[in-house]
Amino acid sequence: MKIEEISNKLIEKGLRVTPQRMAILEAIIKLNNHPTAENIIEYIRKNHPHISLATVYKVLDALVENSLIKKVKTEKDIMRYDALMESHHHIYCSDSDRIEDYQDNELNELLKKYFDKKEIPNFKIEDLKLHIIGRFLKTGKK
Amino acid sequence: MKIEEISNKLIEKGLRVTPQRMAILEAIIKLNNHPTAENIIEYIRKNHPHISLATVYKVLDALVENSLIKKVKTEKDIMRYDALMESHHHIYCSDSDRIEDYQDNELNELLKKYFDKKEIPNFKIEDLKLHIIGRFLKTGKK
DNA sequence: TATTAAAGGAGAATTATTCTTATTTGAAAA
DNA sequence: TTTTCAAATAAGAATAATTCTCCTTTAATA
Repeated sequence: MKIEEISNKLIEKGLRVTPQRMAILEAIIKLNNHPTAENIIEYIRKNHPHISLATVYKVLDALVENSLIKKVKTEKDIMRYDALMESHHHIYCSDSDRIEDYQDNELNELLKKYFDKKEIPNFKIEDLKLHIIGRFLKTGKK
Repeated sequence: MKIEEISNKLIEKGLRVTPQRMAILEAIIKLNNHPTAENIIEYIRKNHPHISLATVYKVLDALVENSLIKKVKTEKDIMRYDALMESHHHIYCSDSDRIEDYQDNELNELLKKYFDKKEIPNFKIEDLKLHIIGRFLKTGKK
């Protein structure tokens, strides 16, 4: 992801391009592990040692408001963020805080077809997100 | 749900039966709307005006530890709790905090069959929970 | 280059939750 | 039934994540 692609995302949404916003959006994309605000700050401080905590939270809110990132649902009272905006699923590790994206068009089709047939009364579905909960098997790598 | 059924749940898990635990577990079951700690306190204070906030949190932790209730994943930094322990799905309203249970064995079968066939490399699935996100249509009720 | 609404910084405030310590109590044992 | 004591509760302080306030700085337009 080139620097210009990131600023274009902001411009497309009518958001001012600032170094802080660039750094935060870039951090979430680069980290690619559904980071917390603290993870993001830690990453950014390498190049922006003076960025304020309040700014990070305000920028995150602005990015969520403008659909450039999404909040990730967790069982912890700490918010995490995801820069992948296409509809996708999440793999949750049940003995760590690891969350992985899971993209699977065959599954999307299966679910879409299922709920086209079997409607939920008085409810309009906007998105279907499967939470796949379990354990990663040890394999030497991550 | 009779009072004795609730105390039996505690006894089965080897937990002491106390009025506070009874009240809290009963509240979550009766409220049946994935309540927050605050919702629970508010409900309980009608009959137990002196229950302590710290007790509520400690009891909730104990109930989660002992698999009598589950934490519910949300995008807010406030925890919610669910007394339905069978594997099931959740309907999330996108313009309110309403969360409904969705039980559907046909869907469970479909998903189970799908992931029996299509494994996720180096991952052992323990539970599959679909988040159905959308809007409830106005119908006069609720 | 000047203008100004929007954005950022710093630290205080808030909110949900956890911790600490003294007191009380459920339930097993006598 | 009474005693015993580990476990549970109450009350309030402490903590952690997040939000707010207010003042300063800056990006983007004129």
